Amino acid sequence: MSEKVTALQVAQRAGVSQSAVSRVFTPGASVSQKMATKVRDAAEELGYRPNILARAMVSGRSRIVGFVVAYLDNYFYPEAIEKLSNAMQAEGYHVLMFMASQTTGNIDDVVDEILDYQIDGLIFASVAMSSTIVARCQAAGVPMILFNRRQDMEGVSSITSDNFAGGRKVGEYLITCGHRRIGYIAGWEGASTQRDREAGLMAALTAHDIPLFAREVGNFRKEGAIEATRAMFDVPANQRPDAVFVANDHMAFFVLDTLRHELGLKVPDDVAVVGYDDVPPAAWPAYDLTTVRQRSNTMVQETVDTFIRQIEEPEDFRPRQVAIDGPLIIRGSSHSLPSKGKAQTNAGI
Amino acid sequence: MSEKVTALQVAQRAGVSQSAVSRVFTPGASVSQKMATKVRDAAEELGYRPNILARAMVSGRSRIVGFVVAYLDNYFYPEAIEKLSNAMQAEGYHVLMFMASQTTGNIDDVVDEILDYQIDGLIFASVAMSSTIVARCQAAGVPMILFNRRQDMEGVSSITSDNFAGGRKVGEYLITCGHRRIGYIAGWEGASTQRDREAGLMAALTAHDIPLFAREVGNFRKEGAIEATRAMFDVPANQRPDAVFVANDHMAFFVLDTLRHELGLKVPDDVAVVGYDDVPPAAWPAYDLTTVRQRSNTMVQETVDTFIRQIEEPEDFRPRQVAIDGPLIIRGSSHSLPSKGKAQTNAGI
DNA sequence: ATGAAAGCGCTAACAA
DNA sequence: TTGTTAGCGCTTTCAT
Repeated sequence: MSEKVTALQVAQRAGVSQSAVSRVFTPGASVSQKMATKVRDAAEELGYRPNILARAMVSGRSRIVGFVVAYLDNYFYPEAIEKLSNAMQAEGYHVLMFMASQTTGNIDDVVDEILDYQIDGLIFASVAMSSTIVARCQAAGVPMILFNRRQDMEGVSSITSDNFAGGRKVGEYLITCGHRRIGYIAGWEGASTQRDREAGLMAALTAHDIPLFAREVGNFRKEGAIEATRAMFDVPANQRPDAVFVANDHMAFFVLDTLRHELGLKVPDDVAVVGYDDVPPAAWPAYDLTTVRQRSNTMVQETVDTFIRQIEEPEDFRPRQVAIDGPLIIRGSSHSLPSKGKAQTNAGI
Repeated sequence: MSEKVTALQVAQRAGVSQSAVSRVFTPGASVSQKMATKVRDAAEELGYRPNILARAMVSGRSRIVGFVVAYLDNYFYPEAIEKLSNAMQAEGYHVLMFMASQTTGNIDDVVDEILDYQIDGLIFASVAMSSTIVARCQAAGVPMILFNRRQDMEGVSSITSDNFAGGRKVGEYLITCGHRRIGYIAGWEGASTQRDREAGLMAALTAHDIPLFAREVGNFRKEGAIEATRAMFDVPANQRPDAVFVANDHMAFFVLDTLRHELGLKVPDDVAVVGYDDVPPAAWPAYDLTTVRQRSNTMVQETVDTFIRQIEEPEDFRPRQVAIDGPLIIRGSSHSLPSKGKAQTNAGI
């Protein structure tokens, strides 16, 4: 009933000192069994719970981690947030969310706001870092982790899928299927995911002496994807790619829709489509999209591990760059392997 | 560079008292122009920013609001979270996220954890409240708001779309289109959204003396939706509904996929499908789903308003039950109005 | 308008 | 093992 129950009140009721109460609620402190029960009983009766903020002030650890995220319309992130939040909760931390979306002007300002909360760590999901941010966080002694982005900066860890390997897998696969006119629809070129995926694709093509047949930029956005598709496919049939790798699933859905419903092309017979991420709708029958899976469970686990390690042993911690391999999931938007007699429609270079 | 810059250090550098620094950073405090610039300069040079946690301790306001959410696989929520987070940031608050998903056992425990952070308010998105929770929050003096759920409980505000009106609109619309064999696939029956939408549909049917032709429960889940669809449509053609209202879009996508790809039915010619929410994929050509729009912008704005009002004037605040009207968005999964010559395929009761 | 002093609820030495 | 004593960084009377 009372507005706020303090440790002092519990102490008085139990007839002990306030520090005794503190110790009982501090895992691994030295308290006798008797003391523990006495205090816990009193706490129970009063409905006492420790004030995390007060604890944070004196201990220097708030058990809050900041999470900065930009594109919630890419359905990879809701899933990631959910898993990350759960994993953090399991470790006794909680996630303070910060949107760095279009409306919010400057990310640097957002970071300043976050740091005001004395957070224990900061996770950036698909957000570009500036050296200002890094400097600020380092000055504040706050560990930084890039989630689903890689950036070569001093002292910053990053967790991604192995985008280069993934891109190469797609390239090898399309080539094995018999495709020789392969197009690529790029994401935002400032993103490492985009660059690495494209580099992987190019590595595969180069290894087989096949040139990239067409390229457009979709910037990871709906409108960008639609326009890129028109630019690439609204041309005479003999100038069209027979396969297209789209830098992520979110764009690939709009590519598929535009190909089928606007341009009247058949997938995969006229053109095979491959995405990247394996977000849930990729498995929905309406899309049935071949794609490279990002293992979000593993990525989240590595993120949490990295964070915890850095918190527990700040001294001998070295920033890590983790790239997690993910499988190619072959579905109906492309031909199945082995590729005997596939992709003839537009084949024959 | 220094680990932590305090108000005291700024005060010393500016040659003023610590309280002066505090006042300069407190909007609406009385400080001379001269003092303000002097302090701000010193703060700037030192890179000082007020510690929100310390402020929270003494002021009793943390400027953190808790957000408890369960189903992130329903794409209504990512959007809502993004907007809510942005709106709260604009008001100087930040969102501490708590997943109450399958893995997390008890919601009551989650709420206890949240309260430990001395949050200023608690928003529940599609989470069932218990009287225990309400009691705890009230004891702690924490305002509660139900987002997208309605529940008759003392002292709890709720913000929803007008689900009853929405359900009725769907009913009226389907009847006007000429449908007389209308089925309903229900969500989780513990949810007010489910109950209200169904009640609205029934009100429309009853007004026209049309019985509900079929009913299954999908529990707002993928598997539930698929099984409900089979149960309702994997029967002789003359026992099939000619239209089905699905309690939300998330399920409707699986209903559509199952109808088309598994059962080989044509939408809307064999059966019209209507959903609820108007999440982004509903507008994607592959689904093109007729649905009732939930105005998430308005819902978020009402949520923030309600929260702010209760914070600022706790005395004369009365919990509000807000239901926001949303339009029926007619797309290709159903027939367009006026209904001349539509729905003949299975029509004629 | 400004400064001094008290204290928010807790943890962390230090004694006992 | 337990109690005593200082603060953590800030806001807030109360004087001036």
